[in-house]
Amino acid sequence: MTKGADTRAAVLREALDMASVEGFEGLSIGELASRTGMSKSGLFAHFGSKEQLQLATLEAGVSRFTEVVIDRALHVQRGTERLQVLFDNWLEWATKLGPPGGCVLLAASIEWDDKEGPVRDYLVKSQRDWIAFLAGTAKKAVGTKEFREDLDCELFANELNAIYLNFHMATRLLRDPHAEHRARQSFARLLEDARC
Amino acid sequence: MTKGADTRAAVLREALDMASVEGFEGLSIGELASRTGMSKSGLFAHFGSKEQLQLATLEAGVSRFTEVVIDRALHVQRGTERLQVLFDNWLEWATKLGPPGGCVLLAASIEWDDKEGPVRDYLVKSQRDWIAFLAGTAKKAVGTKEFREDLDCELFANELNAIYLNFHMATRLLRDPHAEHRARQSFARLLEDARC
DNA sequence: TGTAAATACGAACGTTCGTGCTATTATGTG
DNA sequence: CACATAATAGCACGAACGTTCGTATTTACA
Repeated sequence: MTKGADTRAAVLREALDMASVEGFEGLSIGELASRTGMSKSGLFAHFGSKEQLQLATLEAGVSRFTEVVIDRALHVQRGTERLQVLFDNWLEWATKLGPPGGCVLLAASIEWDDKEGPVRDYLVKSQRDWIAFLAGTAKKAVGTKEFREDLDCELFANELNAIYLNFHMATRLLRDPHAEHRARQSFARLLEDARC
Repeated sequence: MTKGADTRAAVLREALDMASVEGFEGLSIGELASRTGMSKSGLFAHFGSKEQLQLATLEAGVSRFTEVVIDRALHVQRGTERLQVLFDNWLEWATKLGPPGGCVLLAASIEWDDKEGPVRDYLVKSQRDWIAFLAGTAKKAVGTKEFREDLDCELFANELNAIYLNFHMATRLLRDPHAEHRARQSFARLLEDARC
């Protein structure tokens, strides 16, 4: 049966947009049903519980993040060049190519940092994987002698994440017109420090 | 006339703890009433609307942030030394000395980056002030020749904020035992770059 | 101490919340 | 075409939501 999967996907597309603006707790089933033109119970049957809906929505977010940020960077060679493309994609994800309300991964991170459950578990795993992926990419640049031998790749990945988080806050909350420029300056400084 | 202010303060103390865990939208009046041993309507009368309660709670958060992070740093001389104390206090705010659920300013920043209203306005002003205060402190260090003449103090302040945001995520969501150590490494690197 | 104002309470409002059931419609397969 | 099953709708539920209102109680000041 492909019909169920189709509507499920359509619901999740809408759920992702909604969660990015209203948060995952504000992701209400009634509102989501009316936005997708479905009945509350019909929509509900696809997920079985609100928590499962939240989990599926987060999974959809991670999947789209992977498409937008990672997949579009795999065509360039590993190392510095790929890091640059990853960073560019990441910034675009937060402003243009991602859900309208900003980074859902970030929203989920704040909402679940004090709550237990499967959603949190999945989220933690996703974020760890992403940081590890960044660290691994840095490691590749060490291998090609682009980065210095003694670079702490874990630290590098965390500092890259730090730049992103500040960019998200500066551009979305503060609406600072210099946010992107400063993020790129920080990134350049980070690269330079890793090189010499 | 002091009775009302007392209970209001007591309610806000509890509201701050609750908001740090449940978020500002999850800050429900009924639950807050039962936690403080009051009636829903009695508590409600102090604020007039949920939005005003959220605003008052956020103001209480900013006030406590100022006490914990800023006031405890004003006794040391301006410049690098004060920056170090500010940073130490800031990390402690996120883990020990602040509300139990983590930084309420950060939680509010995510919740309101797509919603308009007085709460958002106040939040944006608070965050801008804080970043400006950090930039100003860096400027002082430039004045005392501790930092180099051509330092971009705005960028410095943003990178400091970046380190904090990543630390918050690493320690609270990921529960990374190395989070603090890495945050201090990043901070040291930031200081060194500003010095030479 | 008397009195007006401040403060708190209890009950109820209409809505929305998530979640069950049961029936009906749509779909893919033999 | 018939049949089995998946998919959706309808309806109802108890609970919680923010908010209002009228009333009782407590407080502060003359």
